[in-house]
Amino acid sequence: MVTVTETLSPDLTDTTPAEHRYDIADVALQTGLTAHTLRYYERAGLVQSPQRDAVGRRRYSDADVRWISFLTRLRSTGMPIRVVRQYIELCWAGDGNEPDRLVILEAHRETVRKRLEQAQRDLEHIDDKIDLYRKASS
Amino acid sequence: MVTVTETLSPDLTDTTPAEHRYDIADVALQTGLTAHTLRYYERAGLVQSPQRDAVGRRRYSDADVRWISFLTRLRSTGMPIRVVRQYIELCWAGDGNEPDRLVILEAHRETVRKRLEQAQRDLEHIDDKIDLYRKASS
DNA sequence: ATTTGACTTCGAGTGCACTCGAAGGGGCAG
DNA sequence: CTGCCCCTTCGAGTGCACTCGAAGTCAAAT
Repeated sequence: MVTVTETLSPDLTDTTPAEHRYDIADVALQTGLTAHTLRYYERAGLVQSPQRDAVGRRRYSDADVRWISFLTRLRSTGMPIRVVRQYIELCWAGDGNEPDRLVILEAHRETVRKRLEQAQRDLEHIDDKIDLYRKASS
Repeated sequence: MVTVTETLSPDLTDTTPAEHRYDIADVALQTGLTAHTLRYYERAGLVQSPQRDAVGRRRYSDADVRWISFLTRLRSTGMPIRVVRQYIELCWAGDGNEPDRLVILEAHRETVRKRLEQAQRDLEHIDDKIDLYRKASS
């Protein structure tokens, strides 16, 4: 269930937008992961533990969701969980290590770029084979 | 060790090239697989059992090697072993089922094409993040 | 009051694709 | 004859990333 946290501030001039919070089912829906996987990622140190509500349920912030979305892009481009963990640990460590984070992201970019190029070449060979079959049957 | 089988034919006008045969180490080298993996593929029904020499060692033909090369392209583009097996079983079944083979290859091509497109999009997001870090540090 | 359903933790199980080790044999260099 | 290396088969182990089930809690709906 999506909720909007009530502001307890008596300051009626407060124009900061109310903070959205999402429960695990929302986040699962938004990210295409399962609740099981989200908990697994948290255990594995890939996702910051979100805030909990009064009864202990996870309440994900927008920032949490944005990170999870980015994380799924890293994962779906093949970054191993262990490397994602290194990266997020740098993020948690605070400012000053941005060059280190950059090294990880750029190394990953190169890996992915090379993999894509190889996959294109492989695909061409598969296309050639398909053409052979097509020609043979015509 | 690469070998060239001696022709036993007395026909001196035979101009067909001598048939190359490769042992498992050659094929491993050529394909980037290990001997262990080649045997595993054979057990798993992904590779036709090659001929054996007098002491029972595998002697791969050029055609064997070509298939293994194609197979590695299918594998490295993510075709599951079970699907490769379906495909090669159609090949073994002889002529007449080419349309079925084509269905498998074309379905795979589409899968790969979609995956590549998604990966491109994911990569763009990673690039964006890299740009953010670069701008922040300049 | 009871049922329903979503949530929790913990830990075990699954699926895929290798990957490796053990145990033993063949043949050749020194 | 003795290493030595590569070969063989069989079967177990590994690594990764989930994936699921059990057992229990809690709160809202009926």
